[in-house]
Amino acid sequence: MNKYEPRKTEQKWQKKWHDAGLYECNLEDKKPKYYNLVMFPYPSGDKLHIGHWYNFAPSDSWGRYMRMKGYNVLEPMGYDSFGLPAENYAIKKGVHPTVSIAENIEYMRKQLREMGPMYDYEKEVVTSSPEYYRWTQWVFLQLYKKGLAYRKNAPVNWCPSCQTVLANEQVEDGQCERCKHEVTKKDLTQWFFRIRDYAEKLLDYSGLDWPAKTILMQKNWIGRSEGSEIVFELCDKEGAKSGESVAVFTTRADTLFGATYMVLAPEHPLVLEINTKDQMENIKDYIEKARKETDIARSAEGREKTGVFTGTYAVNPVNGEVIPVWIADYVLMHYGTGAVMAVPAHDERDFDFAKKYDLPIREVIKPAGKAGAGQNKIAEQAFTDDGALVNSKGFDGMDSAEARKKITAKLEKDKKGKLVVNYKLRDWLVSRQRYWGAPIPIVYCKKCGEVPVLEENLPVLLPADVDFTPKGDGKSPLNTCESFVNTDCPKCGGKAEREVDTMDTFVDSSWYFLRYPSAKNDKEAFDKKNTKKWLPVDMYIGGPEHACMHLLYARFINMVLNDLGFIDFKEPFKRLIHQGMITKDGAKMSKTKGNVVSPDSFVEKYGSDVFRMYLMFMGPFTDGGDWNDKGITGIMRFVERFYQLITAEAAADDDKTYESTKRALHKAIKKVTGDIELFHFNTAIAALMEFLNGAVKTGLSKEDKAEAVRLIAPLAPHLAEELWETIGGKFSVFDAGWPEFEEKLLEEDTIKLIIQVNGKLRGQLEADKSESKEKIISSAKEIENVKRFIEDKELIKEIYVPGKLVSFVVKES
RNA sequence: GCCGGGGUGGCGAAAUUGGUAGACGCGCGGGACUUAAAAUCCCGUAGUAGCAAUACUGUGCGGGUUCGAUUCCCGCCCCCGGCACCA
Repeated sequence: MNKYEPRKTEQKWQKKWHDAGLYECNLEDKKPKYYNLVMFPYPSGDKLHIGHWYNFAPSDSWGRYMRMKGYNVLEPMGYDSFGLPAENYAIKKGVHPTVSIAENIEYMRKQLREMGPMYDYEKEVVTSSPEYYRWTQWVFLQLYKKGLAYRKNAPVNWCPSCQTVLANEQVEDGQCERCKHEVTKKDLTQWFFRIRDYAEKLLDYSGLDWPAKTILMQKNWIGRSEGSEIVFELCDKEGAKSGESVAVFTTRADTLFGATYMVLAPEHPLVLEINTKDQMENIKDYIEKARKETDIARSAEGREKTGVFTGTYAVNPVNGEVIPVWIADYVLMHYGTGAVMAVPAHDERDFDFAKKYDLPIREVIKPAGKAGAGQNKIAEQAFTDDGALVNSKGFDGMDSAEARKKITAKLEKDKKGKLVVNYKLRDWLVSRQRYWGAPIPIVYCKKCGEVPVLEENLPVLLPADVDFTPKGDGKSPLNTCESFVNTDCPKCGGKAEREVDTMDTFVDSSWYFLRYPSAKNDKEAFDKKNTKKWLPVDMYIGGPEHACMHLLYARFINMVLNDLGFIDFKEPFKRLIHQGMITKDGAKMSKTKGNVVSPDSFVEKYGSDVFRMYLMFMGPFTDGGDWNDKGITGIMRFVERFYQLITAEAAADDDKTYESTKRALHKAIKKVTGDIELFHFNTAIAALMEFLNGAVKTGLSKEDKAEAVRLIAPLAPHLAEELWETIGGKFSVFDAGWPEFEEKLLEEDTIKLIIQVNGKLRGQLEADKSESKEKIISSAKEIENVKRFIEDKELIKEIYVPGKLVSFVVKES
């Protein structure tokens, strides 16, 4: 009896697979295509942790299953290698990102090889390589040409002490993570993509097999709301108009008569122009304070409202009433118009504010159907539901929904209002004042202004010899590299300077799935033929944390490229599945917490198959769970026992005692197939264990061994390949097809029924399949234990569910 | 606060449309093999009572619908994830 040697066997097959090029996908193959994709990793110093394996292994099992089902499977892998951690590592340790990233990728490739996935390494992409980011820059230019990339001022997190721009994740509780100095904001001119223009299109999810949860999260993120834009003219206390006006956005035009003041965001462009002299100092102070506040602090829950009066007033367009104009930071510049009409009686935030600054509260909506109710409560609490209008001349008694339309229609006649659709979604800020990213392919010419780099001159190479330590002026480190900055204008040939910001890494990852089938093509970003055949992605697997950012950006870029005619499909990912998160002692694994668990030692000890299967056996793929290695022994035993079963002498399958084993095998084929289809790998493995427990008693026939080996192949690829060879199969088991079950073998002659009395289990009955209802009921009554509970009692009802149960209902005496 | 997902043995978990709760695995207890241990194999394993047959209790808590509820409905508690002053 030979013992299974996982390490040796796995290395043997990894080499054979590689030497034979087994997993190199021939894109031209006639078989139906299947594009199986998993979100690519970031090659940071953490290497691959068990979270990656938890994600990658089932994805690979799925790809292997589809291959065995007869598909030509493309299963590529790549590295999302631009980004902040590599740059920070460089600043700290003095190792150039090019070097550290190359080392990390090399190490991760080794880890991946040991996992034994069927990745096609020939089609790898590395986003920080010029061969890749050349096309990222090309994508930028396509958006630019279409008017979908533009520049505007936007604040960045700014540490006045380090004199540097900070990413959100470098800000902790409003402080710089490095020096703990208070973080403020600084306005910089930055590049944006007009994702808002696609808000409506992005809300269409038809034809997508995505988790409902993800769609819901994206919808909430896009945040479509229908409302009205209403114009208020500004004036002084007596109502004399200044000629200026402010538009507000509201979803509650029905409450317009209840507007008792108006509020502007501190960043509103009119703020410094409209205030009266006596208020100037107060206002400047307040704006200064608001600028220092981070978004996080400004939006903290339960925060006391603050604000200042501008000294200016506005005219309510519906009734001519003169109301004061305030400034407060609870109004956000980037939502709506950056100004609101305040209706304290019917909005909680306005209510809190009005209470604090003693502003009038006027009720204009009453709960429908209860005239007068809530009259005296409005001083205590805002009523925010829809209802019937009061104190609204000309609209009294109307319900809220109708009033919103009628009031807006009236305003529209006077050109003081209109119906608008508003979105929470903001345009995508793609500028980063960082070194380690793809340079934005734009130059600035004194004569011609902003000029895009010519496509034939791509890539704009990221210079290697740059001092990327923080400089102090808030500009990208590239600004210090003269040979990079100084260039010629593509239009007039005169002197020009390059854009020194680099692109957000989400741009890199927003189109990488398009690149894999064309990875070898250096003439086009994605060639027509391969793209037409291989995209969209059939299955995309990755973490739910990407629901609102990466997945939305990828859909947006895909739609833009579709509109531009480069690709002929709207949606990039047909089917999407999220894996659950693996925690350690309940906490998210992270390098800073020091609780990252490496897969390497487990692979060394138990082998990849065991480790992979253990991760899959832990629980449902979409659930994740807390990591512990307690149960891994069980999988190790299972693998060994499975090996022994197949390598043992074959059983004679005409033997009568073998019948139940054959039946169990086909039951297992059915169950495993169904479970894999649903990504229920845990129960698929359980079904295999159950089958094994029975099969060891009789052994397996020669032909059934082949079935069993193929059945386990997607879950334990090395083991299966080894056993396939042992039993004389032709290389490779992954080209041997997927086993099919015979329905006939699963049919049973007898049925097992349970017998209940008043819903409680009292007995069991085995009957012939063709037995009549009457016969079954009468024999059920004869069961001793059933008799005990129905004897001498009034039988009210007999329930018979064919093939399942007999239930007697008796009256308790 | 809002949105989403959960709460089942000592542990990870399982349970088509309401129909034997706890499959499978870990751990634990007992036994076999062994000079011994490891490994392996066999038996047992929700709780309570009982030699047993069996009975009662049991899927976060309290109600309801039903012959029958882990599953459906109402109210509550707790945990996890996402978003958060969105006008």
